[in-house]
Amino acid sequence: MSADLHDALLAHIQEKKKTEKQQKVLEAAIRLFAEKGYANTSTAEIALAAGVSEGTIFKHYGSKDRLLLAIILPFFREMLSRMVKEAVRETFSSQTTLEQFLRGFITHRAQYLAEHRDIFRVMFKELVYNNELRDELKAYAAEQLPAALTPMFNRFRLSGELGDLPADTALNLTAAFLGGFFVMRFLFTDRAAISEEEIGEAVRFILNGLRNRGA
Amino acid sequence: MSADLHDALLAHIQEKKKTEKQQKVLEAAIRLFAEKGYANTSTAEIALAAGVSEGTIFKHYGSKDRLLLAIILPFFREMLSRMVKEAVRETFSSQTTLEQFLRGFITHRAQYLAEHRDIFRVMFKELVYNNELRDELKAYAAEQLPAALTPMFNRFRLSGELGDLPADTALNLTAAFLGGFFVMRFLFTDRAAISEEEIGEAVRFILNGLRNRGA
Amino acid sequence: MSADLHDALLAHIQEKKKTEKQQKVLEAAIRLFAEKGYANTSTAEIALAAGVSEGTIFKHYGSKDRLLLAIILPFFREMLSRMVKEAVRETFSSQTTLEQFLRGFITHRAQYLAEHRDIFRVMFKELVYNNELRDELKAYAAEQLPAALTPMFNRFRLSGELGDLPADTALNLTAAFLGGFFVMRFLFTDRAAISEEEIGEAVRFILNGLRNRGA
Amino acid sequence: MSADLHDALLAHIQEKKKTEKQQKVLEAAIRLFAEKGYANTSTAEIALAAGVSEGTIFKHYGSKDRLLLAIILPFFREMLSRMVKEAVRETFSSQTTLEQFLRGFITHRAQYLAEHRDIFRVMFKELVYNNELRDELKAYAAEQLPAALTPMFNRFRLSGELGDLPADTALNLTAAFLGGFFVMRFLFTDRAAISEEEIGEAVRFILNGLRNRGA
DNA sequence: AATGAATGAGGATTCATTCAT
DNA sequence: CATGAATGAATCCTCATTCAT
Repeated sequence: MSADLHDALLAHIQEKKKTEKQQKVLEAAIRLFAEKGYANTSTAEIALAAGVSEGTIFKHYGSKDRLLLAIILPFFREMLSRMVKEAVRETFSSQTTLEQFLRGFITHRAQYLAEHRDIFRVMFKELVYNNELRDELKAYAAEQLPAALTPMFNRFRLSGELGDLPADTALNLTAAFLGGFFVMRFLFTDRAAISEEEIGEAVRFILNGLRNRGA
Repeated sequence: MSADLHDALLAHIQEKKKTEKQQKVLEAAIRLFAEKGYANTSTAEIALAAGVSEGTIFKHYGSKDRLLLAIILPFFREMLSRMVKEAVRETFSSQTTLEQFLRGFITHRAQYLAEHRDIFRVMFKELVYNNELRDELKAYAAEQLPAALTPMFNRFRLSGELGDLPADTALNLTAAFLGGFFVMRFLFTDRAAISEEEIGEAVRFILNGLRNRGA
Repeated sequence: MSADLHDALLAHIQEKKKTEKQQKVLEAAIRLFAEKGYANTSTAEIALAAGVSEGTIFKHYGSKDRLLLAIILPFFREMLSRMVKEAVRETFSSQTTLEQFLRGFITHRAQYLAEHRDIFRVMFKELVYNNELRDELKAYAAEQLPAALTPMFNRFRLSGELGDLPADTALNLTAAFLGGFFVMRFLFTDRAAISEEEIGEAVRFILNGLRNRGA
Repeated sequence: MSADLHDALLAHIQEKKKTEKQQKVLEAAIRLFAEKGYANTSTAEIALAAGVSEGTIFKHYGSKDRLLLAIILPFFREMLSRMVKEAVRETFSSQTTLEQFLRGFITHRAQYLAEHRDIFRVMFKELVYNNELRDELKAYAAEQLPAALTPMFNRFRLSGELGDLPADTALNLTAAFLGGFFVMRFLFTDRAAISEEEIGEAVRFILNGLRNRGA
């Protein structure tokens, strides 16, 4: 899983049109990996579930490993890309409050994860299981996010909405909470969606948590 | 993994004195499972790392499965048991504030997890990967915790420290945060311990998050 | 060996065209099982003798168990089917005497068993060793045979050739003798065929044994 | 199983007083071997069933193989020895008819086998499964029996009770029938005993079968 | 592009046997 | 005598991968 991974991550690539069979393979793999995990799913099972011969899988994806990456990477890149775009937009639109931003941010994440619940499961399971994948994705995120998040945080700091917390402490606390929040809902339980009310609770929890320091 | 698991959970057992080799097996398995995950660790590797023949593993633990349970279950039971005891003590000691309780609670968890970081990793990885184990442990927790937590929450509600949040909403928010907090530190990064300062931040984040509703 | 077995017996099946390698596997397994018994033959040995990888065996037969059944069941079904056909034909062809029938019956069995001596050995060895297989095959035989044998016996009874013995006593005595006769020749010794003279002796032994009761 | 066997057979031996534990081992092994066969029974199972440690089995019997022989050989020798004695007695007591001898012979065999049904099963199963054991026991029998049987058969030939059959043909036919008869009853079905009536049927079947040749 | 037969390395597990206590 | 922990070779089986068709 190693040389591949780094190259594949950087190759903001191809998306060459998939044949119908390739698509079936992808869907079957996502479903099975989500349910039982990568290590407990055999390529034979995937082929069967996809209605395809085992050879076909390897013809298109080369190895089981690269099939996993073909599932996770586009999803991960897309997710990060959207977050970056939102942060950048936020940085330059001075009308919105932190609360509005947070509500939008969580709502969009919730929608995206709800739509791709199985891929999220696959990704998280492997993030937990596979150190190499984790490090690689962490590095990729560390490369993409700060440039977008720092200016945004600065804006909120200046507007006084962040209290006196250092930006990375605030980020860590928020990330810890949101990570737990989404994993609890989409992985440990089987939620189809997250209600506005729940999102409201989460937003208030974070806002209050970050504010009023020392009080 | 199924019939075993339920029985094993309920059998608050034996801890029959282990031989030295058994102990070595356990240690090696914990280390390897923590690093590479249960599914990616072969019994041959464990035997090699433990300086033991493969047969010895099966002589004592019967199967790879039961070896995993022998690692996870005592840890999980002990963790829950300590939490229950703390909650019960808290319920009846009316001097402590919610803040004091939280600080104590997080500190103790942090210590316990730091001491058993590898077992925690093994457990969390398998909790994420193995649906059956997850359901079984969830059920066990659902059976042990509420009786201890509800009275404690009621006390804090009465003392006004909880704000107007329903108890289970408060619990969910706190659990989501603390889950993310500990996983981030002990699984996704390799922290030896958590500083008092960090704990202070976490406590304030939770307290403020739960309080000041609607404000 | 259990759920399989029942289903497999009833499935008067497929005989999907075997590849050459599958056929080799079957032949090697028959030879080795016949010689050393199922339990004393490893799949590695079979693979070696068949000039095939071990994986191939499992690809096609799923388990060592099912390989055994793939050998025994078609043979057993065919044997029974032929016996039933002979008995039915006999019932409606009123020209033949019991002696003629017996001579034909024994001759045909002898030919069939001589042609498939090794499979017969495999089957008998496992019939003796494996209680479950024995019971299943006994039940299958008990289901197939009586409908064909009873009318035939009635015809011989009416023609006075059976003496005054109850049909099932006659059947048991004959079966005990023929069982011993064939096992002695094809299993305990290594006969290539049974001569007409021997068959003549056997026929006379049975006929006289059944007749002249009380005399 | 090879060098052992021949020596052990000839060593009409020891019968050194068994300790209680040895006896337990023997009983457990007989029961388990009879039920599941030698190859499918582990020494661990035997030890468990006998309430003995695995080491004890090997202390006394040296190997699993020799434990099997310790079960089969005394039984086989005793069985043969009794048959020889009966034949010798018969040869010199001129009052008895062939019918009386046969009835006595079958009755005594039936009693002995009924008393030691499990050992008979063990022996027959292994006789069928294990070529080496079979050959060795066949050779032993071929060495013991003829000297006793031939004179007896001569007596019956002279008294005209055997018809005109050659002695070994008569012996083969009788042996085939009796083998089938006992195996059917004590191995393929689970008879506790054989009734006098059944024995009567068998005796008549054999007598008539052997007599009236050419009729 | 697709198939599926074939592979062989590796995996969990079993088991007869040994030996220190 | 008896124990039972320990062994390691052997066993059945799985699986990602290859390749001829």
